[in-house]
Amino acid sequence: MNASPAVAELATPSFSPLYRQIKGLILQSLQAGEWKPGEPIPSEIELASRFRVSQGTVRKAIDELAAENLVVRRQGKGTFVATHAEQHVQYRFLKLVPDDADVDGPAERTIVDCKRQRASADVARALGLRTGDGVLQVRRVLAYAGVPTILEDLWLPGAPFKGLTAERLAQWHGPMYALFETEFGVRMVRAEEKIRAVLPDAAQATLLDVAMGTPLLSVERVAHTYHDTPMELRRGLYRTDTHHYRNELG
Amino acid sequence: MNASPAVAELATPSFSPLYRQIKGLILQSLQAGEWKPGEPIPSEIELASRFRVSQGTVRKAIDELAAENLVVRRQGKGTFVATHAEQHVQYRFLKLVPDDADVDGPAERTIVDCKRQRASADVARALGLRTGDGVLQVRRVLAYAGVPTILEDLWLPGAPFKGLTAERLAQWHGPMYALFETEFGVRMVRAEEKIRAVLPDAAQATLLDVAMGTPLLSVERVAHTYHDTPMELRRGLYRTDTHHYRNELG
DNA sequence: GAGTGGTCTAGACCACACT
DNA sequence: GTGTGGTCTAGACCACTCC
Repeated sequence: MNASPAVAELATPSFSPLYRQIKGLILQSLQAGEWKPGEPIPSEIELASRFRVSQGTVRKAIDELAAENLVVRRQGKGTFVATHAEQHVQYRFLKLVPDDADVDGPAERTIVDCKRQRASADVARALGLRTGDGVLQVRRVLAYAGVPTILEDLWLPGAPFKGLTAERLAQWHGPMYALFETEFGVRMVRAEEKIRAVLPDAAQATLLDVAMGTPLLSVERVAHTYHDTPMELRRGLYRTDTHHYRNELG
Repeated sequence: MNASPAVAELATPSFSPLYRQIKGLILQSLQAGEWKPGEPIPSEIELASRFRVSQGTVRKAIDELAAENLVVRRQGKGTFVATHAEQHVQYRFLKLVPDDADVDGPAERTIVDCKRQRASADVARALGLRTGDGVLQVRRVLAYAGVPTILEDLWLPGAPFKGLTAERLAQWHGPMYALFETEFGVRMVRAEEKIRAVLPDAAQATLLDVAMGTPLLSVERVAHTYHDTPMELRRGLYRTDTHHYRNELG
């Protein structure tokens, strides 16, 4: 070895290997927006010299970031900040797929409601806020081939999404998470869902154009940005007569 | 380099890196049962000398196998063949969890039915068999704290599971997939599920002790052994009044 | 050709578990 | 202490992309 690493051993409390500390530093830059979604991050060689470690150590750090879908490698071109936009998989977090593999085309979206209000206890808890804090609530319907299939209610913390309106949502074409990235600098990175079978109430049945006794999938999702910070609560009702929720178990 | 690798370049049709070929060889040994579930595989150094490659190349091969849960690393001890038994997570493929985090204890299992019959068209297609081939069908109920919560119908190809009887199932304590491993040498490695919301028929409602109009989760699972060979079709009905299906999205 | 990520090697050393 | 997996390095070369 010739030079001492620029990274202090105390960068993380208990012991963690060097490549994890490097990963943490890269993560900080991602979170700080040093490189925007879709843009390339510096090459491995450049990062190695910046952090005074070997290329192999940087590689291992980026390996983990790539495994977590925070970054995308492209041989011969570089490593890019992952994005919900221009990602050949539209709707990265939506696991509802049509029963028949034929092309279903893009969803037709309708904003039913969009208003600012105070967080109820359960919404506040899910978002890490206090009851009564300002939140933005949106209700929308997604239809495929003219058939309303998904009814979603979603809650966003008011502060980070200041300025988001029904008009802005209606104008936007593309995944909602892509709008959040480009307009508000909020990148959804991870989510967890709780799934149940339920019956709709009258309003829900009307919006989805089904009879009251029709069983529906209830999908409650909490989406997180960097550092596991919850940034969205979404309660979806899915019709499963023409679609199904697809999951892979490793 | 001093010696030419023992692995032929033509081991796989198109190009694939050396570590992938090594991975394939280790996979073959796993499939052939050269090392049993729960047992250690040879050390990285030993595998490296066996295959005439560097330890780093073996490491990368094992890295991928570990990422796919085919193998488990334990520092200082060795690398072990993954198993559904004695795995602190009982029921690795079951994603239904109680709403309250309190201990729910082990499930009480009841075999309702177990018979050999001929595969229907859809069962045959899911298992890669021909319609009319012999299959084993099992129906069972899982109850938690006395509440019947899961009703499962499962179909197994007749040939690999020759000798499996209702008595054998009833005697067995532990995950069903652990029984398949130890008694029939069939390791379930991967699975995919299609989830819907449905209403039960009369028989199903009775077995789950719910009213006819109660919405239930329908979970259709196809479980695969090595090389993506389907070995089980399982249709589950889950009550979601006290439990929910939990999923993580990366 | 130049630059990027991807592979492979060889060697040194660390962290952990058993004996 | 010995053996295991885990980390880190340095250098060589390959595969891919763009100019």
